[in-house]
Amino acid sequence: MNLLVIDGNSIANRAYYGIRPLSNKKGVFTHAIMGFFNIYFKLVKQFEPEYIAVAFDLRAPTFRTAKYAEYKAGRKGMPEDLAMQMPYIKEILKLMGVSVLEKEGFEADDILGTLARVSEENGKTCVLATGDRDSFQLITDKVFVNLAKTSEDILYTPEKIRETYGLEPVQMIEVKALMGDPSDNIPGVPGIGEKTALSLIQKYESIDNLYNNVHSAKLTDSVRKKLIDNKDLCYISRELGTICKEVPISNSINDYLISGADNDKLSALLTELEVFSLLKKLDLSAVKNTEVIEPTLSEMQLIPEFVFIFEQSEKIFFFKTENDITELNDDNYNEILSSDEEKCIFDVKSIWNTIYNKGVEIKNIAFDIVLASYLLDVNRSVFTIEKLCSDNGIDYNEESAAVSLKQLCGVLYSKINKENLASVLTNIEIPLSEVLVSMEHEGICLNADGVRSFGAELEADINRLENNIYELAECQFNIASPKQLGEVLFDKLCLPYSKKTKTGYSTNAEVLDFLMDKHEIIPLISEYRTLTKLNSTYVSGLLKLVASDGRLHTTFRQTETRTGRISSVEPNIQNIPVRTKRGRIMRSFFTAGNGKKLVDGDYSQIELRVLAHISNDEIMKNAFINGDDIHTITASQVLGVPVENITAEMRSSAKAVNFGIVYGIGAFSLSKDIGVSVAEADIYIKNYLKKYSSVDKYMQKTITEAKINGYVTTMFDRKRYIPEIKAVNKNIEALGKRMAMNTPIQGTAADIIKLAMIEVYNELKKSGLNARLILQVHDELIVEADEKDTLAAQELLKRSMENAVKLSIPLTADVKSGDNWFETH
DNA sequence: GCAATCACG
DNA sequence: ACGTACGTGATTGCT
Repeated sequence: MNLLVIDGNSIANRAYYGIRPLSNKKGVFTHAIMGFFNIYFKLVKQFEPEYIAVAFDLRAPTFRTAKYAEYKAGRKGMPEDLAMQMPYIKEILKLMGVSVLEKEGFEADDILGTLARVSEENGKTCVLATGDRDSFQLITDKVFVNLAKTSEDILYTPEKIRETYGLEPVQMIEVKALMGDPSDNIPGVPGIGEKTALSLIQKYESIDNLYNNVHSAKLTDSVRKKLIDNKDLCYISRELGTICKEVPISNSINDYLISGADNDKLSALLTELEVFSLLKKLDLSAVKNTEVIEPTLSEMQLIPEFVFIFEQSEKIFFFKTENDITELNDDNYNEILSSDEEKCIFDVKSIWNTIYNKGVEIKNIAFDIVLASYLLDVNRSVFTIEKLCSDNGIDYNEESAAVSLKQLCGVLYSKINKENLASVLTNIEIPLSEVLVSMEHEGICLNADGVRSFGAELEADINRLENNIYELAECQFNIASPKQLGEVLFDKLCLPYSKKTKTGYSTNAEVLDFLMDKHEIIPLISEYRTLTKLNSTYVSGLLKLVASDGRLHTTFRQTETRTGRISSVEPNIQNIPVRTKRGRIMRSFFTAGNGKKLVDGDYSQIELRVLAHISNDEIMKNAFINGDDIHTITASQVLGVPVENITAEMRSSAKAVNFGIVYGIGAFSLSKDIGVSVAEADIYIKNYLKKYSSVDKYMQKTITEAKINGYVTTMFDRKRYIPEIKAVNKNIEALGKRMAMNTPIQGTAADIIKLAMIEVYNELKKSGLNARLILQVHDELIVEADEKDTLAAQELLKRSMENAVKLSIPLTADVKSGDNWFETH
């Protein structure tokens, strides 16, 4: 047999009821998982298929519900302990490299129908494995149904159907139209059951023919009346009972080859579930020591012999034993901090800061309580010792703070190791802390005079705009107040309002854009917003923060974001304008110091490259390997137009789709973004996921993993818990899914640039060049270098960024130098 | 202190 | 039927 398609829900259901309940030590039920795979392997052995797909129902409503609201109404959900096992079944299949198919709006049966058609079109034979009879209508000379029964299975062929029902398989649709299906709440013709339905179709072939002859046919009066009275119900029932064969899934049979099994993860999962018979069937061995032990205080003895260092009111203290605490001074800083002893620090970044000017190095930083707490839960926002102790079950009081610190370290140390976070802590966050502090101290030069005169120009324009706006509005009001502005636009000028916020009319850029041609006041307001934003946030905001050395010294926050990025405050140098012409001028005031140049390296498409790498999508990878323009290639793939015929507009839409995919796209938002209908946007997305089918697979796999584990990870094992994904509220669950899809991508990119920063910092130090890393803007690094060292710094930066990690595709950085940040773009 | 808005990747 | 892309920070108005 060529293709085996399994109705996942139906088979899991059979398995669940066929085996007595089993569970692992943790109480996770496993009997449906076990039973499902017993059936799976039996089917594989029996039919020896080349291609395999497993289809599942989603809980979401289907196109049938839209036609007939009562469809499946009143049906009970699957039992809780079965529902719990479904994600594991899907995950195991995916890890085995088997295609798992589920499609919103469709049922598993529709996927079966679609694949049956695909198989037939390819001249292949196909077995549909299911536990119910609905798919009999799909049977042909090349499509068979293997019906799972409690004792033994029966293979239904066209002959078998004729023999059993005296009908052609496709006529089963007609039978169902008459008799209905109580389990799906398909009404049929009330009062007509299986017997009558079968005999009627045997005689009249179809309900069309039956109704054409309903008055002349030889029927009992009661049956005739039932038929005539319920003709509509009968036809609706036929529609509901007809399996759709056009589900938007891949029509290319080769996508259903088994490929890319992840045996390591598979062993780990199956070991955790304790389904050892399955491990054996897959010829895998159990992974040792997955038993989870909650760390206890008694484990503290197991941590290495740390020296503890913490800070209080800008004074640094250290201790080995809790009753021997010393305050560091200029005489012993060096001796203590650069000793070879392993150190556990409370907030290493702040310690680096405090000692920055003392020319002291901190050696052998083995652990940081704050960074560890962040990595253990990136959703945490408070990192005080009090809160950390109380969250980790440790008593805290000020007199014995050192005891608590040591206990805290013990508990966190075991957790970090257990949760596989030691590497990201040791190799990324701890070394990065030093780099960030150095960058903060270096700062960047701001041309304050330039900014001031730019501000004066802005103010003049703002004044003019204000007056024009008052004139057109025929009243004076605070344009910066959305409330007053809303009243003027929508109550006074009676412009059509499209959106409302909780507090009143919405007046944001999108709304203004929509109103742009409807009143001449709108473009003025729009420009007013742009200019006041520039003036208050950037001109006045930045001038307030220039230090006595004429430079801006931002603070980088290392424990702020959920994805692993760093953030920047006071000032935020990661959101300096660049997208508009006038805004971009701000960047010309960020300058290199006297006799120096700025060297700016920018990763090209880092997030899409990360996606290509982690999804292992050959088509996307090839685009990067060939050095193609990814947006053009995407346009060509999605629209089915040769590369040479791609217009700027097509490329720009494809770019939006690429971005959208990284964020876990929805058709609605994409349509808004690129100005096409929702239906059209939906087609773009569907085509995209069809062409980049491994991306689709990867996204689905990430979501199931997030559902099972409760978290997602990056390439370097950074972890983010996503409780939202288990929410009952559909919108919150959808948000959880998007976060699950986006975080590994954004987070891996963050890991990569952090590694690059560490590399650039160390290489610059070694090189002896007069050049320093000063800024990071997520995918961009800026070095300030002596003019004579510019070229060397440029080469060093490019090399370090491009070789920070090795991916299955090249990582490229564009490097430019100039006198200011405007010139480097 | 929150809501609305808008700047960035 | 309903809401609608990920991650940030700063400013302003207003309760």
